[in-house]
Amino acid sequence: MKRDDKLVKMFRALGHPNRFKLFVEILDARSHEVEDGHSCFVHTIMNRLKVGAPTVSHHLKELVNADLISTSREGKFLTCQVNDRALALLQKFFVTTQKDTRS
Amino acid sequence: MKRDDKLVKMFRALGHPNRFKLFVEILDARSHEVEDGHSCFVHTIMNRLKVGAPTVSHHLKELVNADLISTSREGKFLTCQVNDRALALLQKFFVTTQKDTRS
DNA sequence: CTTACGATTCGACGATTATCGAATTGTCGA
DNA sequence: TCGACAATTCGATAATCGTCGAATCGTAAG
Repeated sequence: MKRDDKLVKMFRALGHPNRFKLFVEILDARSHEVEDGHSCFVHTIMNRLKVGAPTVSHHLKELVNADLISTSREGKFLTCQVNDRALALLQKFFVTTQKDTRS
Repeated sequence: MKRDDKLVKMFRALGHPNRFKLFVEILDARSHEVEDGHSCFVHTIMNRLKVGAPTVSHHLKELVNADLISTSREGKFLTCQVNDRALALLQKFFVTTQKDTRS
């Protein structure tokens, strides 16, 4: 797939309030990598975002499909990790996009 | 408006192939700031993107609404400029989002 | 094996969106 | 003032999307 298409897909995925929050949660989870019991998802987030489990599942799938995150089953639960390569792509887009500052 | 809402709006706006292309065109136009006759829009882009004028107009409005660009009339034509502040916000989001690289 | 529970799939429904053609507005030049 | 042309608005239509409840699947614990 072409780079631009990837970017568009990512933007589309992030362009919805709930998915964006979802993504930020997963991002943040990376910091406190404490694994304190269960930073494990869907159900946890379901309450936080006030949407049903099917909806969370659906949104997660979109994020995965946009290649922004990946998931892995851990027993009954599901854990999510941000995809660093995707993040790098986004960063690069906005950095190389920067205005020519020699004026 | 809250920062996250702004971001979501921007992402939403960029999350559509035609709008994304539109945005990139406007970005690129900034480089060859030649003003060679008319890098002036809607009609020019209409042909390039294979969508009608109303559609281009609509998409431009969305980009403006997301605060990604601004427009100004120049005679019969319309010119567009990227909003550097918006760009900065996006850049910042992805940069501060960067993984803690001391591992 | 059965129960409990987290996650996913399915089907449906309302809301939003992308696009278009037609009509309208705005601006310049004849 | 009129004609040409760029852009916008309006109304309609088809497509996509977000959400839910119900049913199902997967896994762990009893």
